[in-house]
Amino acid sequence: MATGEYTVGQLAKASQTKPVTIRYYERQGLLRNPPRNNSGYRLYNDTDLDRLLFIRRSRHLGFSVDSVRKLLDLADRMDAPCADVDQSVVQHLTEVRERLAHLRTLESELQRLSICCEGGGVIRDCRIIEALSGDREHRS
Amino acid sequence: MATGEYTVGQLAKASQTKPVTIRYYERQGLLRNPPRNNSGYRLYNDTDLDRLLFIRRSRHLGFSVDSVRKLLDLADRMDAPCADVDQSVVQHLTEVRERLAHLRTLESELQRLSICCEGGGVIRDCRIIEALSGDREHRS
DNA sequence: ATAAACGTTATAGTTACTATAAGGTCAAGG
DNA sequence: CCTTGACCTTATAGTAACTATAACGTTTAT
Repeated sequence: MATGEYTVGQLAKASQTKPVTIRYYERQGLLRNPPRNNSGYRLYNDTDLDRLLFIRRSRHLGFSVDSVRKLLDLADRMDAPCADVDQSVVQHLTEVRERLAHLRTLESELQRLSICCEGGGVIRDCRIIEALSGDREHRS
Repeated sequence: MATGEYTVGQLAKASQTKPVTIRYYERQGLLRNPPRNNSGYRLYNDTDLDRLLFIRRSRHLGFSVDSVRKLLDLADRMDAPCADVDQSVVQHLTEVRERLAHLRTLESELQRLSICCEGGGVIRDCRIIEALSGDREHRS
């Protein structure tokens, strides 16, 4: 597997990222300052790629860069208890579920609205406003 | 229900927002420039509150401020025939469904992560970290 | 009357990038 | 050999959607 070294562009390609983003992660302390060749080009290895893939996966799962930093710190300390990792995931899962619940409500309301529209009606007859405004005391 | 008028702070309280955010929405054109009392204080009414609740709910559901602006335009034209706005409804519905699909994937992945670690062990044995690290090692 | 708790504006900071400028390096082709 | 183009470098600015801060005026309560 290990082919050895990558320039920033090659690492970007291997990780579905962009060079700018990689340099950004470096500035943010998620990736190390890599060694340079004699032209000043960054040189990465497979360990860097692994770390970057970890970052991308975590980000894709919706963890903030700050959360990712914490996850990485934890991952780097093999003897640390993993309760913190678990807690971070559970908390994030809770947030995702809350958002899902809201979105499901909105979906059904929007669907109702679009069905209503097919009937050639008028927007007023649909309840999108109430749906989006919340259940503030069913208006008279 | 209508108690009449609100200062920016009262409107903020009633909408779980902050005064700064309300003024921000005003600058962004989501809320009107409200009338002022003789000290220059903004004065809002229930219509403003409804509109703000609509904005907050939409934002909470993940719509961009720009999308919210379009939803508001829609809501402002309640008398318009549905045909006029059908397209934007369908577009938002599509957007919501994409978001839903994405969140459902996230949910199942996070759930899978959370059940593979009960938080009692150490990082070395943490399946979450392992999962986030990917399966590259299983390749020979 | 004075302090707190509001209100006002303008400006800068945040997050997680993305875009741009202005340049240096390197392999390939004419 | 030289130029073209695709890379690389840095620094700075822009983006979304706020949030924080400063520096000030007003209103309310003690």
